[in-house]
Amino acid sequence: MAIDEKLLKPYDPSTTEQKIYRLWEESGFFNPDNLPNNPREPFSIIMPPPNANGRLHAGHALFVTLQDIMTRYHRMRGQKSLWVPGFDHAGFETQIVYERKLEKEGRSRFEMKPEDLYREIYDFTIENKKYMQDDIRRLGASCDWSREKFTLDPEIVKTVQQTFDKMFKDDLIYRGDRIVNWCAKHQTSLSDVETEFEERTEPFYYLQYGPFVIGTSRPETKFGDKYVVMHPNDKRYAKYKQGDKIDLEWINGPITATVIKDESVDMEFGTGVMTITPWHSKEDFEIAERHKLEKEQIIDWKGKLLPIAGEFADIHISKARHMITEKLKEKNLLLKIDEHYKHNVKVCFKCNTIIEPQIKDQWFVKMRPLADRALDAVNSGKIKFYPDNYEKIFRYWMENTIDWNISRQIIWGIPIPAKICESCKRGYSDLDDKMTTCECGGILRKDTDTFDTWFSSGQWTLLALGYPKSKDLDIYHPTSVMETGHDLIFKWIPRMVIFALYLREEVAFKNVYLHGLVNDEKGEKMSKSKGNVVNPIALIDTFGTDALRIALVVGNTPGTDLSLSRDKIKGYKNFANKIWNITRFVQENAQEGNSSTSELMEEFKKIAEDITTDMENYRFHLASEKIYQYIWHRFADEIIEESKKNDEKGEQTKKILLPIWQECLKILHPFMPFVTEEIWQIINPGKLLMIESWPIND
RNA sequence: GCGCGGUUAGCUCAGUUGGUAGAGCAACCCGUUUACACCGGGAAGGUCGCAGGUUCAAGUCCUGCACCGCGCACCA
Repeated sequence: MAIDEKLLKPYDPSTTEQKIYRLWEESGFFNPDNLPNNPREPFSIIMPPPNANGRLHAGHALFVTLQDIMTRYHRMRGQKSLWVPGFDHAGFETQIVYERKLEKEGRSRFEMKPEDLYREIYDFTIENKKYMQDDIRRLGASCDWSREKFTLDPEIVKTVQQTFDKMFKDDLIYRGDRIVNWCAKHQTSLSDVETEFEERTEPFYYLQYGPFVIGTSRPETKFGDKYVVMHPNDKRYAKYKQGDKIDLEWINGPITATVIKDESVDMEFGTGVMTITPWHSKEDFEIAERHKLEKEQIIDWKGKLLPIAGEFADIHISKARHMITEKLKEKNLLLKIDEHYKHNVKVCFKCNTIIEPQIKDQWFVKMRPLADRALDAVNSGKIKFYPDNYEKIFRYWMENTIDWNISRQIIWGIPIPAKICESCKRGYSDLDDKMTTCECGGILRKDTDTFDTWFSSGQWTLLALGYPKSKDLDIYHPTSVMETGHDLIFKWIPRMVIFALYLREEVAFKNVYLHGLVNDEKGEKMSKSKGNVVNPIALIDTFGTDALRIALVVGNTPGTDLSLSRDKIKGYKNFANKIWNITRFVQENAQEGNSSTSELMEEFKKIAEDITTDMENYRFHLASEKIYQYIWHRFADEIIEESKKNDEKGEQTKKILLPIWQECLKILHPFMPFVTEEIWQIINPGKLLMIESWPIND
């Protein structure tokens, strides 16, 4: 066979990859409509939409690689394979990224017109989206760009608002004064998944409260405390009865306290007595609800004390604590301080500001009935998890989920199509923006809040396929698999299950594959402050996409974090070159004709079957390693060496080289698509490896 | 506190139903007679965290413990 000139030089990814990608894209086969019809069931995967607010990071490279492996494998298996790409406006996250940019420029969103801010963030997002599309292409993603979606596409916005309307009418959404997580820096409420706990060691104060001693770590919230709560079975306080009034001297003068008995009080903790601040504590709020107690705001939305604090009014809580404890000391109300009280403090997951629980009038989703259906779906085996221990984690969370606050006080997001009554505060869904008057006669004003991002991305499998009406939905939903990071097991996965069940009576996906985080070579989490963040595009420039892709996959067990080292990628760059040279040898030495040494092909078939089983079971980390081992250490080291011999066996082996090599390229293709396709173009001009049949196809 | 992972060769990690311990990288020796030095050949390296148990047989199953990581929930 004549040798192709290209093969005489070492493999150069940079000159081939873009050319090959164009070849694929122009073939039209990323769009399954252009694939030959096939009786097999379709395969579908929806890309978790990257937040369009920055550049691709190593985690993106991992998910693109895994999803592309799945898509290419199933396409070669003859399935109508659809991978829908998309991008997320990522409400709060993006707004924060943009606010940091503003901050650097000495600007602030609070000094801008909302519509100007929106326009700027919009432009910023669209620009990022373009870069990310290019980067995803460079990673070799065989996704169908003709179906690309963005969570702010007009039809998506409309659909999301319709979902709100439907849920409102179905009594699954209510408006209410409830405790929310308030970030005073960002001036918005947050859901529980947008907050984190931080361990702090702070002083713990014992205060004289009439005849009682109460303990607190937050004396600055205590101004309005007029209920003193104890356990009904606590013998120490048996002489006090529910509703007893006690006059006592408090921070700013005499008050009257009311005794409340509630079983939620821990008799072992502190003195067994506490006062409550229902406006600024979830637990206290619940006690107040049970006993129908008054609630009063102590801290304003900026974190400053309100007039109820008397002389401390208008002082920020961060400064007030010391001043207040001084005053308590003077009044002999401060009995003791434990300096080393360890507890966890809820903070904003983006800025680490302490979350101030506040009562706020917001929209909430009733989770219980929805979560029950999701649980049923998982319990009846309609959704499988890889690795399977995440099923347990999922179940735990769904069993314990609480109502979901979907209102955000930020501009960057999908507007909530609602009206609020100025007098009675009742809320209505109003899709067409027509309502003007409340049942109570009050004036309705437009809700200025936007949806929590997860409210739209929770509907992602449906939205990406054109819900509510599209043929795609009938063909590709439920999707075959959702592949995403394990950190999204609570934030995202349950919401998609819930929305698909609610809107379409279907699970959103049949399988969930969760990958781990990509850490640096020492196994440490990548972070900008540590300076160990790797840019996947830079790695591609150095080693080639194929090398990066297979390095991300080999040995990367589902659900487990991965340490990515340059040495590993370099090793696979060598592998790409090895493949190149194997091809050269095969071209130079392969002989045509039927080989009598069919046992080599039989041996290969067995390995191919084994690898196929791995692919079917999401064991890409094993499949990739097996084909690597076979190609390098069996085919190259042994079979090729055998074929060099000048005897009958050598002659027979020469005849089997090309058939086996072609099959190897097919199996390797999903993992290393560029180099394999480039070689295919050389040995089978005019044909596309991307749509060749997988060696095992039963 | 509850839960979930992990602990295997110097490093990073595989090891699917229990059947004589694997890879990559690094280190060591030899090799440049044409596919490839981005290479080949060879050798070396592990009481599979600890302690029990089940079994003919345990890295793999069971129990307990230790350490590391992560998640969830919290006490005012």
